[in-house]
Amino acid sequence: MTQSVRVRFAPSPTGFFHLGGARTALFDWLFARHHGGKFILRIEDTDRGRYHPDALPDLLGSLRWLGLQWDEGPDVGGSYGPYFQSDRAPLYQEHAERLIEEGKAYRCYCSPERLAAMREEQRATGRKPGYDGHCRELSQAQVAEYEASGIRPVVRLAVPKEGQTIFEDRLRGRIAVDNTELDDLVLLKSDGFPTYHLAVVVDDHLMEISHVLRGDEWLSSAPAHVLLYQAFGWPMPELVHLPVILDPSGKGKLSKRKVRGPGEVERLTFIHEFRAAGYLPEAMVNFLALVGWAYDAEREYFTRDELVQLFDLDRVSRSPSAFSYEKLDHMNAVYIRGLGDNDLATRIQQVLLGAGLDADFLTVLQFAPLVKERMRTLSDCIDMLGFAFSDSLDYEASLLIPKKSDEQGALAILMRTSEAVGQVEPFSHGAIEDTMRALSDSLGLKPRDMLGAVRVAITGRTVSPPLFESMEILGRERVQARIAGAIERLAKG
RNA sequence: GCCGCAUUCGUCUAGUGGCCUAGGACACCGCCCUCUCAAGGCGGAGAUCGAGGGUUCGAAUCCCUCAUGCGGUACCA
Repeated sequence: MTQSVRVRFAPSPTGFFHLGGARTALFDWLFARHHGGKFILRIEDTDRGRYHPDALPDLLGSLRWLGLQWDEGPDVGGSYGPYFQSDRAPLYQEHAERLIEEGKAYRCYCSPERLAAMREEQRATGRKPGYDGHCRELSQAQVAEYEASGIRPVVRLAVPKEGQTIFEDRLRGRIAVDNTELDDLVLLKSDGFPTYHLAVVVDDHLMEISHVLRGDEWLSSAPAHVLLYQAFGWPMPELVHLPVILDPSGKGKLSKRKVRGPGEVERLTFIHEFRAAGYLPEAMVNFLALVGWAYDAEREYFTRDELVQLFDLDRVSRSPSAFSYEKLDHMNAVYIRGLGDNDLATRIQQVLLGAGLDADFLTVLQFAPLVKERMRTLSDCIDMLGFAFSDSLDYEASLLIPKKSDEQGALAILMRTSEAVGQVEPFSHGAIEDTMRALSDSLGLKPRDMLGAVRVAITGRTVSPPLFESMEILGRERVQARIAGAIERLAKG
């Protein structure tokens, strides 16, 4: 029988969608697309305590932004629904009930307090912590007594006390764990909701999931899941535990939000933050694909289609990898440089407008090629082009004075520039450049020294897009006005 | 503590017994180009392949031990 590939991404809506989730979702998506299978989105909202109302919209928006469209799940439906676990509660209860009837699970009436005390004692006496089986073999009378007292029980899996649980991980090979290391884990909580373990197994089976790709942090609980599959008599999906993403230092897991000491930069971790910071989704996808996967020794730039075509579990790494923000920045810059002027201008205009700048498309389009190779993220354009959309520049008068010169020198430069600007014909960057160079010559200055002053006068900054082109785009009048403003500032200053 | 997983330049990685005196990329340094900043070009530094034992004519690649890191050890996912 040819089994079709069905993979699912199953986040829980407890917080914003972050890097780790995005990488897992991307691998799920790539794997599904590569094999012509289905990519399913399932929401694991069984923890009512940690539920976060903003999480779902954030997740869906981020997935769409990255271009990871799901074939089944929220908004799109599908024939294996519902896709929210909270809507599937009866299913889990039925299945738990079935295991109880078959003697493979049992009700447990222990209070959280008793369990905590038990664990504390086990730790204190150096034994391994785990449920002691107190309720595993209760008599009829004891059960009746507990039931009468109104305690709402949980359901636990009766883990075999002997033997080993053996399974195969696609990346790590055969893994064997002694059953004595496994706990009688809770399947159904006292509120009637399933734990992750029950829900994931029931749903993956019912949804006919063929491959389970998930973070390495789940590897430890995989044996328990295997036991559950065995208890139900179901075939195992293929298990693939992906390496975790580490902090850039290479030490420690990349936390969703790490509070750092003074002087240390707080890192972006949520996908919506990357979006807001001006990263291109295509760059994010390319970069994320490389976190835990590599094609060969040389190549690291891939289009989405190439990724789909080339992605292969055999080339997924087993060891955790640090997330390099510097390399992401570099890749993002490369992607920006690869954008057409029109495309770039469209994206930049949105950023500029979002920053409250009155940016018209035509001007933005003219500036696009000038800033293209200077930007690392789209939001860099706010700093770079702010001067073009506001006539009130803010800078220190002292910046107008070239090194090895003085106020008089600066004044001379500005006056002569003003004259020259008034006469250049046409007002094009080529002509402007010619006259400005001639001017620096006649002033006995090096172009770099003189142009520094003019740059500040025109842009309010010591660093800017190419000067002559910028002047051309601004136009003669605005340039004149700015030079006049600079002269005035110098006189006051 | 116990269990599991991992371990190649600072970082991401290539490498599956000889092609490796270990290749590429980011970051870093120098030079060139240059109106600033970038981009680009050229060059450089940077890894005794975690350590120690084996196996083999030959090991980053296979085996064992140790160390370190990470993960798990919840009525969280």
